[in-house]
Amino acid sequence: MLKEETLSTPHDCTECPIRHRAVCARCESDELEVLEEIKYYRSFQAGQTVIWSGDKMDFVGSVVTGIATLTQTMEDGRTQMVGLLLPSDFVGRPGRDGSAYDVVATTDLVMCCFRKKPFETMMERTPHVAQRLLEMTLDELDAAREWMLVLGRKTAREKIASLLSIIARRDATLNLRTPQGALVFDLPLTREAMADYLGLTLETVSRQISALKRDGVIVLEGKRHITVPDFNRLLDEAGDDSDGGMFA
Amino acid sequence: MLKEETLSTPHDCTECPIRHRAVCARCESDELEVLEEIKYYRSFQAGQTVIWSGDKMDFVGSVVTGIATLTQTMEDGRTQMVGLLLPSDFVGRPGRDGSAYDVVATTDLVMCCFRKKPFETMMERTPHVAQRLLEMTLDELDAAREWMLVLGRKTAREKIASLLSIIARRDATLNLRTPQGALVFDLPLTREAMADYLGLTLETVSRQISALKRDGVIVLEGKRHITVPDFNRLLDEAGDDSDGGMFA
DNA sequence: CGGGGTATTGAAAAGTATCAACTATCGTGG
DNA sequence: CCACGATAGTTGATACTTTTCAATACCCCG
Repeated sequence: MLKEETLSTPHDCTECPIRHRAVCARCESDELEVLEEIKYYRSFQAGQTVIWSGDKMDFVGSVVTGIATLTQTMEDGRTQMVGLLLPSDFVGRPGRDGSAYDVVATTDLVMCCFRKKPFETMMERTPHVAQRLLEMTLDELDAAREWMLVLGRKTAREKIASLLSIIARRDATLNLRTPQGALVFDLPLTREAMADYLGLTLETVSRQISALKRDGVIVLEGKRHITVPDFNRLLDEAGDDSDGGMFA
Repeated sequence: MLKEETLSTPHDCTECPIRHRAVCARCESDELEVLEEIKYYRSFQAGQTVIWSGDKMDFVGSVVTGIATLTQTMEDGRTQMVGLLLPSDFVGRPGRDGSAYDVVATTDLVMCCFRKKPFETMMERTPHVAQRLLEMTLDELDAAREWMLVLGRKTAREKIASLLSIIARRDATLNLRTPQGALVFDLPLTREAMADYLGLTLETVSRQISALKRDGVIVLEGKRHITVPDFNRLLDEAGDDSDGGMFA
């Protein structure tokens, strides 16, 4: 049985792996002290639901490690992913009580949570948190709009290529590049989760991945391990301007 | 020939029709004075482009009257609308030089613009503007995510019904309701613009509007004037939970 | 009255979903 | 250790929705 577990060993903010990218990125050490007071960690196992849409949320927080998804579901069960939460991403909305979305851990997940009320008062008093949150929210809005183009106008093949290039790009900023410049990474999502992200069925996702493999755009080992021999080729398939800038 | 025109008669903020909803909503009168110094009005005719994607933007601003669209275009011409800008909505991103999207006036448009540099310094100094902008950005993010569900998972008929209900709801907050509780409004968008919003072709938009008309969900007079006899019926067709709350 | 943009409608083609069978993989318990 | 079952993924055949291409209708304005 899946069970949530509250960590008994809180980390020190100064050693936090997402310190420089999360909502607390701009905080001075005295501000961090305030945050330390109202923060606590929570761990979730892969597959566990962090929050149900409509539930009361008494916290906001950051993803520390692992991946979570934000999804909306219609009455008849159709679901659409509306956000992919990676380490340092923020969860929750100050000034609102309930969650508008389901939040689900797709891998094992650790979150750094702040009690909502004190976090909100802190936002009013210190500009650094609010400034950073605005910046992050604007970035998310851009990402959401980029995704609207994918959902509204791209073909199934382009959608898959777009998703792969996003994941590849993210992983490339950290590590994982072969001598020849090929990219290697693991898919953090099931076929069904990919389908929910892309507005497709899981069968279509599977078919298009097979097609990209057949055409040599990607190389598959197992179901999740992917090698991209030529990143520009992938960008081409995604229908994007083929200058990622990454290799410029 | 379409030509932009700078109004020579600036309005007073205290008489501004969007005063209480725009980015300046929370400003005190002394803060408004600062804004007055850096603001100017610009007018655009229907069809005119306000900003091209990639262009340098030396201002940010608010829509005062009229409607504008935010669109992305792929190399081969496929375009997706990613935002519909109504009076009080904010245009531009502090901290970024270029525009990521095309902004086009779909009706005659008046914008209240702030020179970007001074606006940014003001944001650092006075929290009221930044707070309000955060709130507005979070709302836009929610709207974008709602739209991702529409784009990714709804049928053509549901998409049209969704768009109509959004427009109807907006107009209903202002005015325009017959004695029987029916809603009446004018479409501010062409069929093509609706298609770009919904990720459809204009032909499909036309067909589905005809179908909704045939089925009595809407009544059409001319091409743009719409009557919705039963709003809950429309919400049903949109696939939304049929409690708009509006008539509760 | 004519012309250009806007909208509607039809027929055929293409893309994706649906339904269904089958395969692969992994952990569990006999 | 192997069989079993459960979960995840693949592939095929067919049906359905939406697009595409094309022709026609509408309407405002000069």
